[in-house]
Amino acid sequence: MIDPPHANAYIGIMAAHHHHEHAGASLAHAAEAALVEAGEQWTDMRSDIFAVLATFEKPASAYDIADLVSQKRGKRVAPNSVYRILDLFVTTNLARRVESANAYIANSHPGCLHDCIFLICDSCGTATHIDDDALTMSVRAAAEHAGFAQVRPVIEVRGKCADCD
Amino acid sequence: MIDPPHANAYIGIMAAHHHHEHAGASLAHAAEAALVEAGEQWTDMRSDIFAVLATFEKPASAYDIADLVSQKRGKRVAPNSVYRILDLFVTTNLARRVESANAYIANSHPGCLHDCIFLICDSCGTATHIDDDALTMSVRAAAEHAGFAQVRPVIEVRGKCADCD
DNA sequence: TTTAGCGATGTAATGTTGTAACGTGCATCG
DNA sequence: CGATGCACGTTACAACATTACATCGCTAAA
Repeated sequence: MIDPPHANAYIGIMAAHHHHEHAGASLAHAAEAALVEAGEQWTDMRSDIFAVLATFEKPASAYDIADLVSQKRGKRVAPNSVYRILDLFVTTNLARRVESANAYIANSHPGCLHDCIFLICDSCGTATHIDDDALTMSVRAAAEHAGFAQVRPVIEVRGKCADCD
Repeated sequence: MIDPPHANAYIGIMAAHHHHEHAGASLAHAAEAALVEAGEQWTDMRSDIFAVLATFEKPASAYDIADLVSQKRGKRVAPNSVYRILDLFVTTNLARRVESANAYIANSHPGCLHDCIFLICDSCGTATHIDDDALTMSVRAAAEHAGFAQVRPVIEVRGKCADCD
């Protein structure tokens, strides 16, 4: 669900938006539900890939995932297959691609659609995300004002996290 | 010109801010000035690479540039060398990296330092940029509020441009 | 029951992007 | 002169991503 656009810039409030930040089995279950809801199948392969992806707290590359899933299954899983499924996850909002890291991260609240803002630490690589609909809507608005349509914002911030600072 | 490091966070005085949107020879000249100002040399290689980069209106990959510069010089220039110089350009603000395209684009007003917002058309690949300091400052503020330091925002918007829409 | 279709996955090859390690030439400066 | 520093060359390789085609299993129509 997307909140209506706000008139202008940052007001740093998360509106009246209630997230269940899933984790572990709960997250996997939510992911399954979201995928089925989207008319797609929740297969063993998809389940394994999602499970592996969800264990990472840093954005994971397709190759990282391929390696771990290969271990888990005792059989080589090619990056190719992983990419296919990651693409599916991204389009169904189960995962996000972190452009500045060429990597992916599980969406901790699948089924709930926003633009989100990633903070990626250049030292430790961990990524956190913030949801600030006022801000992302402003970015959308700016792009649309410039004549863009079917807008997909990519908002990431590189820096040093509080722990590494 | 690169501002001296400030003691603390970003103080975005962009306010009454006047851009010369350079192009062609004027842009090359401005780039040279900016690089020299930064204490770096403006060599033939750097000049050629900047010139090639500036002819693109779409973000150019290091390999694209390597090919064209190789032609121009009648001698193979390895991608490696191009990367080195592109990195220099990025750190001195003569060029920007477009993360979502793994490519680079010349800064049309070198010497003038902001965070900028790129709009990249998924159809034709052209990139435009907008400067909206209120917005970028808000993103910075949000990241800093989350405990991040030495913040470098990456704000890009994928979509369909007015021509392709 | 066969078989045609389709979606998911496997396999192999290849293309693209990025980095590491080390060498060479050249200018400056003691 | 020799030492230092910088720009650039060369090679190799690592990391990321896509393409084309094969196979498997399921289901629906003949």
